Amino acid sequence: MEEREISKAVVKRLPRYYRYLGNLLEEKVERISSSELSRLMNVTASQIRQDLNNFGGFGQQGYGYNVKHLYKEIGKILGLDKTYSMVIIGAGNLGQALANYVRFEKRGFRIIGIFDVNPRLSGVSVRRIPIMMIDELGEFLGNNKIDIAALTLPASGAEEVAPILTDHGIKAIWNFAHTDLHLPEDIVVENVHLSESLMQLSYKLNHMI
Amino acid sequence: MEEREISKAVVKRLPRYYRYLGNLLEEKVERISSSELSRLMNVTASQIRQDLNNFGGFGQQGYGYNVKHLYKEIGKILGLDKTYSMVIIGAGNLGQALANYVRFEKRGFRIIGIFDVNPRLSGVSVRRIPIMMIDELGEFLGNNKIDIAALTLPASGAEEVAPILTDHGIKAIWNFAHTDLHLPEDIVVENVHLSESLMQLSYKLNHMI
DNA sequence: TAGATTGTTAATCGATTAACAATC
DNA sequence: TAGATTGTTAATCGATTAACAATC
Repeated sequence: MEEREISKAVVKRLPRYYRYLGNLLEEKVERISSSELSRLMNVTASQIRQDLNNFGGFGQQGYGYNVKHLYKEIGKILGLDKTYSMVIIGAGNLGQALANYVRFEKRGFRIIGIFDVNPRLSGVSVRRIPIMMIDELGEFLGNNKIDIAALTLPASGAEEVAPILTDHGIKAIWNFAHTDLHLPEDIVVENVHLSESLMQLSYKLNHMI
Repeated sequence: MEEREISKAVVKRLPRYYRYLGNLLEEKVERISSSELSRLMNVTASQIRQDLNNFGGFGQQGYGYNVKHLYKEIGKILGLDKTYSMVIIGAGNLGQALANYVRFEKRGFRIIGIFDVNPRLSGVSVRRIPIMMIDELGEFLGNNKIDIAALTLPASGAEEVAPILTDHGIKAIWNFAHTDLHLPEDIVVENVHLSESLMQLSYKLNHMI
């Protein structure tokens, strides 16, 4: 899809640009130069220009960048112009927190099912999204085209459920389980390891980075 | 505390080493070489040795690394040999999910208070941890030595509460709010931006990294 | 001792920053 | 046009990998 390979570091920065541009847009700022944005975001102007130029020339010499246009373009690059259907596997606190998070919905990530092993949750729903049992997952995925699965269950469960997901055409996994899933080449994963994040904070606290 | 400055990239990898070593320990593995570990973790053996040597020689030529010893040492480096007291600001789904997450407790992160603005939550408690009102926060922090605050509330609230926290001696902030907090130099922050994480996944899905 | 594997230096690779010509 | 600011090339910096002598 892309010509050259974009580095991971750049991709990681894109959502942050997107957030700042969204804020500027709300403040009705029309144009911004790389150096203004660099002061705002605490990065170098050079980096901003380099990053953006990976995707083509969004700016204009002598003028800078049009905020609205750049916001939209980065949105497109991130795939936020599309909608995705999503399931959450694991209806614990974290799974329910994600299900309740309306902002995702607004960005086009539609949660259409939650799954758990706990029979007491069967039939319960969160924001009208039904909680189903994991043994119904295969059938559900057969009947509904799902793009993304969020895994908010213990590591062992995540390992078990992963092949079911990939066998039924899921292409992206948002993994909150404390494990590195072993998946086919063509499946993309984004890990969110909260305990590892907390350990990094603890490290910083002790070493005062 | 440390002699040389450890790079961010290294610190980010430490918790992952810690996790793998913990797993090996459970499997009663006694020793491991950098090359075995490298195969397991999908990194180079060279990187493992380089990373560990930032903190001193934990291995032994011809033998490798003692799993238990290395696990403990990395734990110490991460500051997991200490205990921390923690408050959660924002008793929404995410805040409650963190409060309910017992594993943090086991690692020495003791949650002793949750705060919210919603008066209906006043007096309620989560796992015996009381939910208090944000206007009681200053007083509470005066009476209790708190090390870490987790911010699980909207961006605007996070910006407002940050100075209260830092004025009362909090040194570390685990920030889930969608904003880059502006904090004094000596305060450490670890950001968890879930929506940015989801956007990265969306990028990958569209560009098939 | 011989074999294995670390600790560490040197080489390579990639990412960030600086500089400036192109151009709006 | 003159001034501002991009797009892009070159220079620098940092992180990863390779190699190997030290040593258990």
